[in-house]
Amino acid sequence: MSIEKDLFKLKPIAYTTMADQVENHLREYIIKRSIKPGDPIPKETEIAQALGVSRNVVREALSRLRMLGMIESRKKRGMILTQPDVMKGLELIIHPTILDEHVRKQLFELRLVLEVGLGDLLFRRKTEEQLKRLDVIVEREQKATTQIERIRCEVDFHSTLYDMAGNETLKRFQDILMPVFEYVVEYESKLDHTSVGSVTHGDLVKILYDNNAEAYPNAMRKHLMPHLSHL
Amino acid sequence: MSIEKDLFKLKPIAYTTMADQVENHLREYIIKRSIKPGDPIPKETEIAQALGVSRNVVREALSRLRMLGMIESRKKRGMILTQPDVMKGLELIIHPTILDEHVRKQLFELRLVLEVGLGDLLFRRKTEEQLKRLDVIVEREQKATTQIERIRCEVDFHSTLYDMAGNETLKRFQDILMPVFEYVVEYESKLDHTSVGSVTHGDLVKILYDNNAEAYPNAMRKHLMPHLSHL
DNA sequence: TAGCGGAATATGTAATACTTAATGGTGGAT
DNA sequence: ATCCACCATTAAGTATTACATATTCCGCTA
Repeated sequence: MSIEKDLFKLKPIAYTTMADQVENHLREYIIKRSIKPGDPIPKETEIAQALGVSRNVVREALSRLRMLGMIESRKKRGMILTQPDVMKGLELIIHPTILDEHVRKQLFELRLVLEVGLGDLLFRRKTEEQLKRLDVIVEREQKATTQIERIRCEVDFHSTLYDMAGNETLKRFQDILMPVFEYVVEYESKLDHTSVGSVTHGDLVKILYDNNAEAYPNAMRKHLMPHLSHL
Repeated sequence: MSIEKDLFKLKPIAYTTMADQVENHLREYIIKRSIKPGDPIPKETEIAQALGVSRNVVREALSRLRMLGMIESRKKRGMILTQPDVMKGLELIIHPTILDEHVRKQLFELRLVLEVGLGDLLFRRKTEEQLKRLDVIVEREQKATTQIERIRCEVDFHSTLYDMAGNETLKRFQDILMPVFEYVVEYESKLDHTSVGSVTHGDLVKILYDNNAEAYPNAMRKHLMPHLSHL
């Protein structure tokens, strides 16, 4: 008796609603028919009738896909499949205050990993104009008098690096995660925010100018060492 | 007249529905009241009445949040906030066949960046048991006779690295993106899949055994060079 | 022929009723 | 007095209907 109760205790969590099932059906439908962005999908009423559920349920499922940018709908034209923004889902969930400490730290680690590995994209895609932008930021940083200004330069510098990598998806990833990072940095900055690692932003820029792809990863590692040593 | 038409031509795209607005209201509500996982949120009918919309609309909004794992609902207990899986949103969107070539390549670049930068997490968290797992894979790879077996070893090796990094979010990220990678690899493998870079898996394992954190990034860069040179 | 206007269509919103499941309390039996 | 069974209540899930809104198409008129 108590064994049975144990067995079924966690069952209700996996309970799926009609809307869940319709959502899955629609995903399958899209994939199996290899429907492409721009192609129309069936009308709400048609779907409802085909699956034997109320239009209401169908609308819940469609509403979800619409939120993710997978479909768009116009009043009479019906609905069409759209090329979704792959990072849209992340954007919808990530908000610093609802993420617990543990996850925030993991995302921050992710950032460190990205920046160390960013080199090869940078060396292949950097432009003169972007290098000069970095120069300006470094100069601004040296003249900075307030802590706030220095932090702003820090953010600008690393954001510019992501720009230079020439990968829109990566850039978007970074933009979404940024607020979380600031949250973590604030927490860490009590210790050693001014004393960034022994490698300065200026050193990094020089390496970029010199096309020294070998030197980049370890230079960035040293630059981020204050953070890395906290792992 | 035609100027006016021009001005409003793109307006309808940004058109927001009631469900969109309710969704945003709920997000705000959660954030402003700093509601934590486990805390209850108002009943559907209460929300509908408070915002002056039909319960139908409210349900669409709630359905979205539920899909993202932000809330859970039971028949009578009402709904509670839950700690969402940050990568859930990604998982829902990412399917190789609906992503266009351009985005797939960007995601593959992201993978290369991650693996090069992974070193510091590995050196801080690797265990003896995991290193031995790598040994086994390398050995299996050397004995492999078929191309399929070699590819399987390749995947296992790199997956194990993500395991060793000890970052659940990063691991999940990798697991979600894997199918996309396979898609890209298939496309690239016509050229030089067998001839992975001059640095072998065995070399990488040795570096891990030696605790040589300085050598790791550039070793991985060389290992991935066949892919990197395609950028 | 141009443009005006109405019919048709498909999504968006509202309202109502019913189903289902979980909770809580009441009352009866031992 | 305790325990169990049953019913009432509550809130989410589903269904149905009706209407609003916007867009397309077509035909009519000037």
